[in-house]
Amino acid sequence: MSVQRIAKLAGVSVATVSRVLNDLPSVKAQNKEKVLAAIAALNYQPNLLARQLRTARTGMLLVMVSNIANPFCAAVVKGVEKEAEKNGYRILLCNTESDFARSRSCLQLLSGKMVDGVITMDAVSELPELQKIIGAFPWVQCAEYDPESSVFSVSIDDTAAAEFVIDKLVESGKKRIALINHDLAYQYSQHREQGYLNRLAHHGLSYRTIVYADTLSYLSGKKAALSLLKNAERPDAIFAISDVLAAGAVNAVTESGFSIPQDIALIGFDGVDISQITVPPLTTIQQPNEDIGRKAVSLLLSQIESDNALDVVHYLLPWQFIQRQSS
Amino acid sequence: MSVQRIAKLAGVSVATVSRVLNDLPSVKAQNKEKVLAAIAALNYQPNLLARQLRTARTGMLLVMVSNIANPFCAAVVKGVEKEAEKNGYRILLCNTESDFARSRSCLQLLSGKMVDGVITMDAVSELPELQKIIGAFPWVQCAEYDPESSVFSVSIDDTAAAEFVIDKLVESGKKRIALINHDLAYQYSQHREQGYLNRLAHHGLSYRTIVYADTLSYLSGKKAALSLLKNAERPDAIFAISDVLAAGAVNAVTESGFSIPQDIALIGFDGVDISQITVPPLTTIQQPNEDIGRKAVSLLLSQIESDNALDVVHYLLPWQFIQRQSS
DNA sequence: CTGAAAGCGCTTACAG
DNA sequence: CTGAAAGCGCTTACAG
Repeated sequence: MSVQRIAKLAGVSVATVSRVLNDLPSVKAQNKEKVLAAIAALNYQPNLLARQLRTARTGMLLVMVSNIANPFCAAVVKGVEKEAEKNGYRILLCNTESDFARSRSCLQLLSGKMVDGVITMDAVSELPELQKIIGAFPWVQCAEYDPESSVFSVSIDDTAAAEFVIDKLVESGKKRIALINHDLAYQYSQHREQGYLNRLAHHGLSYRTIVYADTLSYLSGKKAALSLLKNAERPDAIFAISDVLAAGAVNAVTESGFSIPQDIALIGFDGVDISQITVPPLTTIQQPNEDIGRKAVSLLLSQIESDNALDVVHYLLPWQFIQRQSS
Repeated sequence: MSVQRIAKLAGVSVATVSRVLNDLPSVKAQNKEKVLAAIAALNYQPNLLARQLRTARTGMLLVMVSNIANPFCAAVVKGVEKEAEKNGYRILLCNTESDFARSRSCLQLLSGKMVDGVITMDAVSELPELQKIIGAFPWVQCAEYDPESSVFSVSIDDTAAAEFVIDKLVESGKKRIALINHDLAYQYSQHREQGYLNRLAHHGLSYRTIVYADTLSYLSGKKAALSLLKNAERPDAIFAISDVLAAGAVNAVTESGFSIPQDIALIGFDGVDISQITVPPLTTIQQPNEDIGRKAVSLLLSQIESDNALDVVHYLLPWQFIQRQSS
């Protein structure tokens, strides 16, 4: 099935068929009808490989996600999709599971010209490796930001948000504040930890206990919290750098017989749905999830549609503290 | 950048370059080296569009997910990815949000020859429409099954699982069992509701209250449960057809001052992580999430790699009842 | 073991 | 308004 067959059936040239396919105005109504009839009769579908090879334009954006099961990632992707759709682009999602071999394989879609650009959410520490593969292709990094990096990025000021959380906890009288963090390969993990440390120092608090969750999952959050509860000196507050970890921690704290927030206050990060239905609901930092995705797409499209290289920009979007009953 | 340039630089023909690229054995070692050197020197990356156009084979599978934020879907996708990777296929994820226009757009990748086959998780009621677009392309439907359908499928026996849940609830002395269901456009919703109704009738229970959640989200689950609690005759047990809905219900029941399971027992479905960290943890039906995904891929590959049309098969995988403290 | 040539299915100047 | 022809970047018989 090809334009050839349509052309033959409609009694016109392939050029005319192509014009109809692309809705160019210069086709006589009569011919257009004949072509349309032939297309319908044969249920013809254009071969995208051929079209995109010819036009060197795909209208597709690659989004590499380290874990689609992470609700924060899912929320960002939602924003990405909306903005892409608005601009006539399609989104291809690749789940990398933070696996470099997989990322490399995904990125062949970029170097192989099957997509016009890529949005990543990887750890900053991976960026140099990715850079080698991505080269000069249009690229925006989401929710992870390094001021020194030459990669466009959209994120929030994680340090400031974490500092705000600690201040709130201290304000409410808490003195032994523990941190459940994740992988320090991520810049955001470093920044949130930095915010935590900054304000402990500022308030002259000596208690300073950090535990690192293996993965960004409920169960890892639970496990991390349990290990915290076993400490000789128990915390009276826990700041978890993601709502998912915090939700796991709620389980650990409650099932261990402590009450939230009286015995142990709990604050999460991200502002995803789960934070609203833990018992009690979680105080958290609301990230502008969808806006991060939207902004990433618009940055990416500006790169794609510009002929010359643009100056790197790093967007920091506003965040919001949401007070609920867990603190 | 193309094989032409590599050929010129290496001093061989494009045919030889292509042979090196595809690792064919018939290339003299010396020439191979020259080509490899040229590839490295120019950082050449083959154009996948051209290659796939020529070979009519992409090594890519499309997976259409109605909602990537749904942990059950994410778990199935994980299985899909593993099996695909094992067989040298790449996965492209499309998030349809159950939107038909989006699905149609995604499926252009199939008809446009950019992927070799598709795995869907859509409502059975959508299948006839999808069928029109997908036609005879390799296709497997996941976690949603209609014995009459001519589409290959992998799922579980939802009716039997739901019946088992109701029996367990009755066994524990519950008499007013409510159901939180989702969209009846899904076959699994119908089957689970059928199982619920079957066993109420069997046990001669007249209480029969069903509420439909707007979406498969925590908040919808909470909302649905709250409406149940407002009923003149309150339920003493709630069966939610997904753990996500059940987790939302846990919040509603607890915050309304009832204890679980004494006042109201709660059972979910799916067996995703969240079921382990609600307070109390959820009794649920464990689906063979990853296996569903794996099996779907192997069915799909058998279609792709077979020359003639295969007879339709509908796989039903085993499920498991997991007793926890919510019932 | 290698190269010249054809062709995958499109789009796009170009000439009319 | 239309068609013949070139070409996007590959791979693959075919002949040597």
